[in-house]
Amino acid sequence: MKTIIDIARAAGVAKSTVSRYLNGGSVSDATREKIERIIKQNQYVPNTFAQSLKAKRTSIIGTIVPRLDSYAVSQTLMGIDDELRGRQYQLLIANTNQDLEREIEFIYEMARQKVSGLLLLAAQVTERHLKAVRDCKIPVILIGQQHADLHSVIHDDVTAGYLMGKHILEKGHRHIAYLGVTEQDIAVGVRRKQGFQRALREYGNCDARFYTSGFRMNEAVTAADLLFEDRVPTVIVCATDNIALGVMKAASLRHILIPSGVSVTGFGDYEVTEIVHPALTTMRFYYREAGQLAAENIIALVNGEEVAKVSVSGCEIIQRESVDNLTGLSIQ
Amino acid sequence: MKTIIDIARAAGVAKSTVSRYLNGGSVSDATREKIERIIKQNQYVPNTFAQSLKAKRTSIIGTIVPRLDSYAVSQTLMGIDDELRGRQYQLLIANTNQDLEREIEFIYEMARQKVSGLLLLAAQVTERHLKAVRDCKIPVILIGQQHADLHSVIHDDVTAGYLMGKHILEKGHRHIAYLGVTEQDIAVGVRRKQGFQRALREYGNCDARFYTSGFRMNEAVTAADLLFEDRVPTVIVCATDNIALGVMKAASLRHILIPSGVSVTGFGDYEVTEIVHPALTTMRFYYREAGQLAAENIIALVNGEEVAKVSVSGCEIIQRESVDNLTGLSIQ
DNA sequence: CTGAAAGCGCTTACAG
DNA sequence: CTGAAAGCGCTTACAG
Repeated sequence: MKTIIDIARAAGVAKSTVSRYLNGGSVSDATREKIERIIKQNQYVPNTFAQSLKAKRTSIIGTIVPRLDSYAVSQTLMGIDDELRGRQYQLLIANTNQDLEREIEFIYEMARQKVSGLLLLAAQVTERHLKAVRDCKIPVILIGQQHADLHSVIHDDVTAGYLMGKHILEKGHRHIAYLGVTEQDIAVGVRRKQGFQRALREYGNCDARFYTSGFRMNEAVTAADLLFEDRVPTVIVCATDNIALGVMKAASLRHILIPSGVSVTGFGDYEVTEIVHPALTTMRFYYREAGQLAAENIIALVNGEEVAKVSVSGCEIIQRESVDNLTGLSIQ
Repeated sequence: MKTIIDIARAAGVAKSTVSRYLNGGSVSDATREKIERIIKQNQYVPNTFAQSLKAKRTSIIGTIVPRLDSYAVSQTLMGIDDELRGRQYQLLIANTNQDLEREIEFIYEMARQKVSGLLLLAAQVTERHLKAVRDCKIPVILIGQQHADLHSVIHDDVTAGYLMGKHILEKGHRHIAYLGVTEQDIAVGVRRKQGFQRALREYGNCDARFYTSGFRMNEAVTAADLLFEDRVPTVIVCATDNIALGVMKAASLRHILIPSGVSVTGFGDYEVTEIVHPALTTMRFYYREAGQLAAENIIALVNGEEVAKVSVSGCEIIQRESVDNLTGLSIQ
């Protein structure tokens, strides 16, 4: 392994000059060319540890995720990776496995590793999160959730909920079930529902009941069973695709046809939703793009640039086959 | 931030003594206790960069994956993470996005970062992979694939194929389609099929045709269409769950019922396979456990211990509803 | 068991 | 624009 000394020697300059070249300082054209050539010849790559030891910073962006086995997470991660790679930053992923304790730990751990910035995919932001972020003095961007004290990139959950509500109402549904998640999750549990309720209010005169499920498919199957015991509505609007898939399973177990027996919708546009039968009407979010945007923003923050407190990523309804048209009008 | 000097001073010893304590060298009980206390008091954490700069190694295990949005990958990653965390190692994930070029780059890149060991989830191992591994002189474990020159943790694909073949044959199927993948992928494309063919040979007298698909669901839909054009068999054995889901979609598009019109099986036991209707008969692999095992083995290798050249992780058939019983015998 | 010293490969003021 | 020197926070022989 060559060191900066080898390069300096071969180029006939001091190592500080090589260092200056490496870091974009002012170097005469002649020396620049010489150093450039020698570096290429020797395939010299600076030692990251030595760099970080002196400079006390790295070109690593840390990303803390709650789980790896989620479509939204993996898409977001890929978006982040795309953008970071193009900008010569490295991505360090830490998985908390839904453990809030580890989330906090990782913030400190990443700070210790001198990551330049932190991307946080957290379901909730507690006071301890905020303290950790303050303690570490690292730029942070929250993805998918929002908090007054932090920068964030969020999905437009309110609009998403609203559009979905409007959609099923326009299809003539009035006996409605909304199968949501805990309100601890502001984005999915609160905002998505808020938008949905706004649509209900606009239309008025709806019979809507609200239920709660866990995020996992099998939890949704159970939740759907309870819901069906209560009554079978004409439509079940599910807060996520996973939940919608669970509902579809529960329905098929009871021999309730979709959409003729009950319509079902999801949020997320996971890959399978197109494959299941009937194909699921759902809301597409731009996870990958949101990831890219977050990466862009964190780099800007790292460089001391101004960044909007909250960036909103859009959504788009994907109409497929799981919603029945109850208006009596044939569709086109 | 406290440094080793601060600790040494506070403890009234030399920093080399503190370092020795930190690295498990011999220290008298008295000094040990004193140092321990001071470290705790000051919440001292050694600077990783300084450590790595001198020691020229880290406690990082690099893992190179082809993609993030795959059940098998994310499960494996979680297994690796589990094990590594328990052993005080850190996991660094690099995603190649199916780009072979980046796979090679990352091997060098990780070496540059002085990871102690490398876990490789590659679909194929080329000469350039081997060269990179040799160049870097890092212990490597291949996951999911096998190669004479490398240590590996693999799934028992031959047995899996065999058991699946046996299963459908015992259910009375004789008009068989096998929808596989490219033979470039030794594990899935070759071994899984080999096992399957062995089962066919044992039974003899089967009409089996072999087709090929890509790994993605929509590619499988297309492949299934071609297959159906050819003829509709009594069963389609798909090399992966994703492919099976694509086949199910294609069948439902043609109004072919499953399993009465055609039976379908997969491999992998992805979470959705239990949720789709009908629930898919598939082969469960122990991705998470394989990940743990690989992590265990790489640590052993790093520590210079002996490790079996190849460790085999098991499989188990999961019988659900997608295979029709053609024997005329009622089940149980 | 313990300490003084050298050195890992860089970067960063400071002179010139 | 360029170089000499100090120093980042550790570890590692080497003496004692």
